Amino acid sequence: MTDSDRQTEEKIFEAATDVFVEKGMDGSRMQDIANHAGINKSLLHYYYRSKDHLFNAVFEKIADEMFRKFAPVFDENLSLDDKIRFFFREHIGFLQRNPRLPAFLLNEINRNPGRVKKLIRNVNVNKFWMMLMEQHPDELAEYRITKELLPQLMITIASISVFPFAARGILETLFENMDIDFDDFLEKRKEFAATFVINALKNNK
Amino acid sequence: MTDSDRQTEEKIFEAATDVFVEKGMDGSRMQDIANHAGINKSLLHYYYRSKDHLFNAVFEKIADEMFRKFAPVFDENLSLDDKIRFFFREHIGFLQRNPRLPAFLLNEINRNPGRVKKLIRNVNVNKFWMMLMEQHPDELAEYRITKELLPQLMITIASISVFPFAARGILETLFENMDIDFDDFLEKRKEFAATFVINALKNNK
DNA sequence: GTCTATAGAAGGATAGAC
DNA sequence: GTCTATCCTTCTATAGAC
Repeated sequence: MTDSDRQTEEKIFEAATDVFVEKGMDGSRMQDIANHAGINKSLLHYYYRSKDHLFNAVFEKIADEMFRKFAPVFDENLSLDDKIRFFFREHIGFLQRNPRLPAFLLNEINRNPGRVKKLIRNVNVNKFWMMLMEQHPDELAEYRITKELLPQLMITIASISVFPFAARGILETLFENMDIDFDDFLEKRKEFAATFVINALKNNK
Repeated sequence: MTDSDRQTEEKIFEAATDVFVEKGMDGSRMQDIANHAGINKSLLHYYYRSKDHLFNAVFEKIADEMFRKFAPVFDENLSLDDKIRFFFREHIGFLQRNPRLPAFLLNEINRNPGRVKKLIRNVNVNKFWMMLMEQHPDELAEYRITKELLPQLMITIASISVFPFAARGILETLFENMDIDFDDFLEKRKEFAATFVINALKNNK
């Protein structure tokens, strides 16, 4: 593969990412992607056979990137409270830098759930539970976190972090009426969310 | 307007609702809507000039329905804790009966935020804050809920309720791997969410 | 590998008969 | 008010020259 191959292929991939994330699979046009990449429309098909192939390449890259972001929490050597603080800081921070990813992913997955099947085959509560039990046995007992409660808790944490981005369109519009700055809201949310969750757990003693 | 007019117009509207909610504006086809309604494609244009007009009619009806669901909390004569319990029970219940609405609305609003501008012109934190101050002055003080914190709190509550539906595609797929039933998860979430939020507030004293 | 030109299909919209 | 037929545009995809 020559240098110019790579360059063109990458330009296409980046342009496709921009357009697909912005307009979704159905709303995107191959011509629009070609224009963004500054190349001829035929080249899209030369490098990526069809619109479907191109979309799948983009989707899988983004989905993989997104799901990885949930992992590092389990690698850090921190107390459970600090892990919660760490998660919200890192995760909301990541989404601030990529604010359109949640809406894109959630929507495309709802449209076609089969897409994620292979990507999340190895995600399992049991695994999470065992890692947590190993790392934080005392805190789990203190907070009365059971294996049955874990999905509710984890999805609640994800909700608090991800939802403002999934609902960005409404929230930004709402905030306009109210003298609230969306970025400021997000910045403050890192601390608010962590405190909120930790308080909820502490009171569960 | 004759009886048959109303019937046809309604059949079109209902078919359009089904198709648009399922596939989104960009993914929907007029032919598909006509088939669902069991009528000729031309009739769509006869009753609703264009695809855009038809979509807007559907969108506004649904958005209005959805936003109204947040209101009755303020009408009930309950303690703040009971209002929180009431909200999650009613709201998650409503979404269980209309599980596709959140994803549809969030996506279409992100795609075109202008759509909601007129619908939420009268939504305002000040109004919420004043209603709450009137109804629950003691509890607000006890839980240290300030006017600045209110948006964070309200959006957190909305997140916990709405996000599982917005992320239905992923969650249902995830749950398949784990012997968790989505409906069962939702049923339990009503109580979990209320307790979680109330605990978080109680510990904020 | 990159371009021009165009095929071929699909979709939104309208004209006109009944 | 409802249907058939068709226009016109747009979009994906490919053929073929360079």
